[in-house]
Amino acid sequence: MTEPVLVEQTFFLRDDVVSIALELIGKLLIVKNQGVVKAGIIAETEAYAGIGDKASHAYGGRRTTRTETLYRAGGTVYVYLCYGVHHLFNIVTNQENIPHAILIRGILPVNEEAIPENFRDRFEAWNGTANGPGKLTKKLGIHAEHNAIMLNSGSIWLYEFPESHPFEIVTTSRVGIDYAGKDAYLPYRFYARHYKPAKV
DNA sequence: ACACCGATTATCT
DNA sequence: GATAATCGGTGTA
Repeated sequence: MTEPVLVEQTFFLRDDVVSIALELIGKLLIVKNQGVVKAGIIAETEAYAGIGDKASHAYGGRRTTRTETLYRAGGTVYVYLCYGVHHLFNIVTNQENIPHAILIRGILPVNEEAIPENFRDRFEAWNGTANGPGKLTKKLGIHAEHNAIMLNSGSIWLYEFPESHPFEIVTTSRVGIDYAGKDAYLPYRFYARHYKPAKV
């Protein structure tokens, strides 16, 4: 296993949110809370394609206190409370004022040897599964205060494994967005074939 | 295996 | 006042 390298902001400034969502599968997410480090491999994602996407919070160019984060530059973290119960973690993509984002829906456990050396000291492994957007934020300790922070700036990092060979990917429509009309059928959801999502 | 349901609250109308 | 990018539990099969 080679040492993971940081994913640069330029990756998130690209305008193709759907392919970025696919490319996020297999990348390494690291969260540090009060010195404690938790991590996971991204295994399931969904793209939300901005003002033209009925499933997006920014559909129609809606700008509110909550959606303001979506209009930030690619690489910004968007966390919001869903059903009054779960915090959901997204990564904003594209240039400032273009509210694209990717919902991270599932992660796989990762062992200490796979994460960068400087995080191993206070690494805490977790077990079980985190196949659901609300479950993974709980596992990693992602919360409302992470909203609007920048990736790789001291709390949440994204790494990739340069020499890893890509996971086999399954593409489906998105989950839980029946209100989005025909956009509910768009093939904007991706997951690793060897990962078992809560919903197929 | 699948259907239904209650929890719980910030956000939006 | 209604809604929501979910989850875990309960019930039926």
